[in-house]
Amino acid sequence: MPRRLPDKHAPGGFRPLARQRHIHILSQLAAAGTVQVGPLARDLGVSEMTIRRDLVDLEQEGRLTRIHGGALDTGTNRRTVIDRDEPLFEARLQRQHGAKQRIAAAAARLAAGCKTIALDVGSTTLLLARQLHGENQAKIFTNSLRIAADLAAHAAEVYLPGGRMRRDEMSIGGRTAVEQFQDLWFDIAFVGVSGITTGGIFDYSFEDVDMKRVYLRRSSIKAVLCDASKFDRMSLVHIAPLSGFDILITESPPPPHIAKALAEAGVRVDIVAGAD
Amino acid sequence: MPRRLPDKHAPGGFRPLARQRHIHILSQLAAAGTVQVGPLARDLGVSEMTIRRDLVDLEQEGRLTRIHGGALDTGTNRRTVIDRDEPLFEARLQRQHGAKQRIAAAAARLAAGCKTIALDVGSTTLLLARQLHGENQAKIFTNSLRIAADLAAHAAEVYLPGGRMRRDEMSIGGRTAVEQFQDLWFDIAFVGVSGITTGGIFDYSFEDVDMKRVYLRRSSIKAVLCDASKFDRMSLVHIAPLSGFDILITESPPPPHIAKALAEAGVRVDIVAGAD
DNA sequence: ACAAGATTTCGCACAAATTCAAACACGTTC
DNA sequence: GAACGTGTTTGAATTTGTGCGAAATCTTGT
Repeated sequence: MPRRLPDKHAPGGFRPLARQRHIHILSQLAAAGTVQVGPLARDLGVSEMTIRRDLVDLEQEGRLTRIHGGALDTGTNRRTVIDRDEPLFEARLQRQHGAKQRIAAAAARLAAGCKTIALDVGSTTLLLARQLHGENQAKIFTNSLRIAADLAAHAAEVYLPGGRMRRDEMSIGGRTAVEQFQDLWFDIAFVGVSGITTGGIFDYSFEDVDMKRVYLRRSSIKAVLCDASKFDRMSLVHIAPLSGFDILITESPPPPHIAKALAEAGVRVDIVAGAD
Repeated sequence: MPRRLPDKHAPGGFRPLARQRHIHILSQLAAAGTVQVGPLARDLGVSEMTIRRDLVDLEQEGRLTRIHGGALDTGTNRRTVIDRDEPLFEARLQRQHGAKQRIAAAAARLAAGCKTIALDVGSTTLLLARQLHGENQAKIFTNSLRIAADLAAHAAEVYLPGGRMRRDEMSIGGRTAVEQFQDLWFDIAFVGVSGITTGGIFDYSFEDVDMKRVYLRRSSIKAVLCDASKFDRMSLVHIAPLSGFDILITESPPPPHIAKALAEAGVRVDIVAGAD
């Protein structure tokens, strides 16, 4: 039989040991996210069957996920397969990212020193949560699993209500959840909206509105986070009139008629200057 | 065979003995991370058998890890590419991964068709959750945020209790949480443990035990997931006696005295055959 | 959109090659 | 001569490669 292997008994060139192959595979995986059986076999100078056996081993160790033709990084797997809706959410996180980041930063300054903080579901509030990593003596209440998971690694005390989880937003809603939070009292609450008009604030999510109302009803400072794209936009559900909250944090001045209505309702408007 | 050693067997001096070879092996190891028997034998001018004996010695001293064909630096073994945000949890997920995976698969078969499923906190139960992605008409109850997040993208209805989140495990515990689940009734509950003896099952986490007890009290089928490393290990908190659950799913037969106690307690033992 | 065929990939089974470890032989040192 | 380290032989264990049928994926045609 003809030898297809590159000269393996060359003095300097060692043929790959099982463990060396494993390391090579994992590093390729870390670099590219995926590997294929064919190229790996060529790179390492062994047969495809051997590569397959390596992949089986590594999968059993949980280091990768095998697929037809190769394997995926477990991390990549998590991004692509498990979080099917993540692109959606990530996209929303990217949209107006600069503005949201500045709004979140301003909100974090407002929350400094507060002992009990309520955080609504949403991309802006998630950014806010990340700014709160330092506030390790505050109790933070949220119905967003994303926010809770993000805060978990840090010093804050996090509390969640119980109930059914919404798939797309990874939030907890429903009667039970509302009941659990409506007896509490927060120093400050941050609520996201999907629209604001002279008539009040709106959201497109039916399920989350009840919780937003609780946040606004049960806190000393009621802050609404809202980038400029939300002005004059109505949405599915009316959350509250403009008099239902105290502070609006946004990144550019609202149109005159809304500014006037806000002033009449006694709402303080914080505008964070935009650099870009 | 011609002697390739530089003749150091001069009468007064010491010979190139084990000690020198060991040093050479270790320095090679430090440089490359791995060594192979053949090249070492050639470099040092000794037989492969001698190298093997050296490697055995060095392994006994804990300086390296022997593998087929050579040896690995003890550090290289571990120092691969994974380190994500949760070293602790990820590490636990890796440990005994094959066994846990098989246990999870068996558990998933057991849960097939159940309408209400309770999942405890833990790495094995997380793997089980991933196997339940198909069960989209089941309601799944869990106090683990990790499990909830993992199931979010898929078809299941997921319910969480409310309460304070534990940072390390990302689980929800406390009186409130327990109260919310203790009025429910589950078709089947899966509980993880950190130890099992003739006296019952144990866990090291003070906070999660109450919830485990609720799961076991409030379900028709009470299943305990347990890899073989847990046998005869006691832990901080006693969860329940052996009579407190119905099925033990494990990957290798328990030692005789535990098997006897399990039989007397009426516990069915499911052993999932190990392939590796 | 669905089904049939073509192509690739998979994984089992067995053979070949490599590696391991035990047992014994040899040489050196004390 | 006993103790020790090393080399060699030999049979077992491990690993790897190849052939081939089965399964999965892709392509094509209607």
